[in-house]
Amino acid sequence: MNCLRLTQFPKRCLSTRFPSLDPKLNNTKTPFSSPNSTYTTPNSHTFDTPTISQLIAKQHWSKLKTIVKETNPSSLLQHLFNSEAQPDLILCYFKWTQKEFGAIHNVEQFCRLLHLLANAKNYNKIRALLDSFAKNAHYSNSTIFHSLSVLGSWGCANSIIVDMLVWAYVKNGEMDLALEGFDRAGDYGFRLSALSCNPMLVSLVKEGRIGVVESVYKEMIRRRIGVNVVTFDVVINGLCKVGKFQKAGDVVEDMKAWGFSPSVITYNTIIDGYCKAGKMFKADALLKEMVAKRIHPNEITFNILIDGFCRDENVTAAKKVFEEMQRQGLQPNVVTYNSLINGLCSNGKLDEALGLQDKMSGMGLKPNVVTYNALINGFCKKKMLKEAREMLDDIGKRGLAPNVITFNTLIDAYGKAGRMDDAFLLRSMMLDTGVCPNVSTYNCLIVGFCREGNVKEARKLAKEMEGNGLKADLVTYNILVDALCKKGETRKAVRLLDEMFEVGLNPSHLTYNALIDGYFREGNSTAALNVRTLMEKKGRRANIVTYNVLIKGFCNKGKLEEANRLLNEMLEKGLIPNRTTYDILRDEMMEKGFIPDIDGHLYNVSISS
DNA sequence: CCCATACCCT
Repeated sequence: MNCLRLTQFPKRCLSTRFPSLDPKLNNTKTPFSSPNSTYTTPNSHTFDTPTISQLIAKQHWSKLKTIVKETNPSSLLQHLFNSEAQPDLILCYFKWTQKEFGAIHNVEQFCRLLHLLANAKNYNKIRALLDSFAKNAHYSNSTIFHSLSVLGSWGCANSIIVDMLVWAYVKNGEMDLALEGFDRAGDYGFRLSALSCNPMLVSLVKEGRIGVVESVYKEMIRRRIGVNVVTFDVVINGLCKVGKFQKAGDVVEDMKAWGFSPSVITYNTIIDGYCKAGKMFKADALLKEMVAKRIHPNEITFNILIDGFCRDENVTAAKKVFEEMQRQGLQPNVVTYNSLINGLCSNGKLDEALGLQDKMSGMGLKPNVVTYNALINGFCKKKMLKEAREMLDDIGKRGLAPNVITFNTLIDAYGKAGRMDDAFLLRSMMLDTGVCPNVSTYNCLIVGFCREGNVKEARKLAKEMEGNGLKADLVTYNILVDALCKKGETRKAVRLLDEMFEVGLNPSHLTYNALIDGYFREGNSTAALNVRTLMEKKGRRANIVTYNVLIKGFCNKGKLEEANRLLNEMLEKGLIPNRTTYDILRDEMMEKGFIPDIDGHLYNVSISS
């Protein structure tokens, strides 16, 4: 394996600054030495270099075409290399042959061109070339890295090229290629920069691949890649998004150790994480901490808190935060109003939300499509489908465009009302409007069919969706698994579970809970318990719903001792029984004289909704 | 360059 390490990175380059990946900021000068010319023209054809250069420079493509026809595009390219033509001209010719002949040159030639451009400090051209390359990566990373290392180990050209290559992959959504490039850069000793690594981390967070984020981050530190505040903030964000607050705290310590202080952005990131995790108490504590440290909360901080309190169904607190931010001299923006409007709508206070919409207009803030979507959702929740539908037309009248969420909201509402025909009419409308259905659109329709008990049609839709290039997601599977289990076809649901593992989806509580419930309904408590074992094996701890399903299952089977044992188990694990737990136990146990067995627990636990 | 809002599964 060590044979891959052909290039030892020169020490003097360790401090070399990387040219910016932003084409507008290309100002860093880096010294390069010339790569050795080791190529020879592969055939004996002779070229008149000055003439050819002229033809390229003047873009006389038709004449050039006749010359190329006598040989082949790659030979002429090789000749240009050997005659040390201008890098720009070679690039020009290279692109032309790609366009004209669809010519794919050797990976060595490609890399040699990159090297020439790097020596000429023509970073914009390298970026552009790699960007178009990333759209259709016809060379593997392994051949590129190999060719680059063979070409020359002087200067930092390879590091810069590879940095830009990784950046190009990220920009084009080719995350696996980017990650492979990241790994190989380590193997070859090419030094990447935060300019490619930070965007890579951002994309990984967006894709929810937080485990990968963690390992890339650790590796960046290990390789001494020039990390900056953004690096830390992005990693903290990723960890908070999946509730790994302990680890996020560790990264905060890392950033301090590297001489960076947590900023308002860092605090906002963590506060938002706590808000989304339903831990408003923690969010509040952090707010106090940042104020104590004289880090001033900004409008984003307040927006985060408003949204958090609304999710916590505490609109009163949200409104207080809204007042407070104005007292602090911060102007609520569209997001502020939208968050509050959405909070009011989701908590059944539609009238107040509509009033706030007027108020924001009065403040000179234009409602945007998010505002309307929140209001449409509010109407839908109140079963006011007519008004919701009318608001869709309003969006257009306001010069705004409804988006996929607008349609999804309405489609789901029609589905919930049992009006699948109208739901499909809206789908046609969205297609006509040029709004592309996404997985959620299909999920709304699929769950609509499932409500009617029409799992066949639901599965047909799922197939159609895959035919349209959309992959079923966790929600899709959960809908289908649940529907099949409720239909008494748990075996089929289990097949879907297997499929989830095959496609790399991590089943959620909902998935397992539905299956456990399904097996109990079929009277197969052994299989139900096996599912529970499986879920724990896969790292999913039983939650309250899991226990409720298990307890209900055993109650229905008359195995009350077993149900009682599970109740105790859930209490031991610190899970607080909810209303459903209580209902199950009251119905099934109390009347059968089992009160003494559970009395001590049942009446001492707080019953949460 | 990094942090905030709207839809689908109980």
